[in-house]
Amino acid sequence: MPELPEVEVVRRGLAQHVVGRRVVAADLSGQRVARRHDGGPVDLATRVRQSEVLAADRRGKYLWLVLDAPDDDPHALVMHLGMSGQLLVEPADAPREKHLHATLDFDDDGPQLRFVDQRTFGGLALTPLLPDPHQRAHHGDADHGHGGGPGRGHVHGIPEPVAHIAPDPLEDAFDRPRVIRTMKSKNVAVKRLLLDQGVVSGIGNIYADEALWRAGVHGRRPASALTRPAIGRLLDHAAEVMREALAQGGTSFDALYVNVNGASGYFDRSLDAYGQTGRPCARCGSAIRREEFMNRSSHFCPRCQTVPRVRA
DNA sequence: CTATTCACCTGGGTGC
DNA sequence: TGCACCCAGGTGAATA
Repeated sequence: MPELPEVEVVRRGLAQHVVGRRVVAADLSGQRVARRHDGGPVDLATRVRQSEVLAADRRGKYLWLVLDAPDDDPHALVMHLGMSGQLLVEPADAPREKHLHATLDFDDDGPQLRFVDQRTFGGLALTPLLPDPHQRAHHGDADHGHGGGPGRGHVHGIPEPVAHIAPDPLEDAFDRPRVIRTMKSKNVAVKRLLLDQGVVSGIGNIYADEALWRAGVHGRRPASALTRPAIGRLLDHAAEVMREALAQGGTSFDALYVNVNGASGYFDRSLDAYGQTGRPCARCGSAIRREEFMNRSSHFCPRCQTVPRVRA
């Protein structure tokens, strides 16, 4: 369940159903689900036992549980959903999903946490927490409430594998002027930069297309050819469309994208560009077009988003 | 260095 | 019903 709103929906589910509980057992099947974990699945399963879940945190599309191990500093159980990962909170005797790759059991005999992933691009890793390289001096209140929701900061730090990921537009650490400067300096298609998690995180193919449509900018436009205010507006549209999607529980076209209780969001009804090929543009009525871009699809209105003459 | 492409997977939909 | 082919919310390792 990929982009920021969908991942945040999952994070909230974990905050509600998993934070505060103690792990008694982990079960990882196969090598692949823990391929990003240094010690492999056995080491991961061993080391999470007896840990208490202190928080569920997120940056962009990366999600992690802060685990307080008995004789160690807190570590992060990083969970990336890839293209098709799901985290489900279910009774231990619920039928096993076909692509179930990991389970966590807790000492309260409550429901277990399951990681299900059809395409196996996602995975789990237990890693140290580092100081946030993007932490900014925060203004005003000392609210350090954990949970890591938007605007609360990452009080436990950032997992090692997330250190290279830029802040997303819904967190305090997001440095709008800096992102605008970075984008303006690149002679690269602006959609490529929206999708570059090292520039701004959380945006994927759906919300990039939606933000570009709202801004009236074609994704193939070189970022350097846009004015700074235009780049700023584009980023604002990205933040806004993701906030709106979050309020609807995220976007899902099928049962692959669900919250921890298995329910789908319904922002797909509000999409103006993504997946709308051939349908009339909500602003001008022109047929939405689809074109190939970076080995995937881009959807845009040929009238509202004029195509640059020169390829970027 | 930076910029692009490609491999990693399974399954659903479509057209012959 | 079968089968080949295209498509899918992502990432980072391998290339140019």
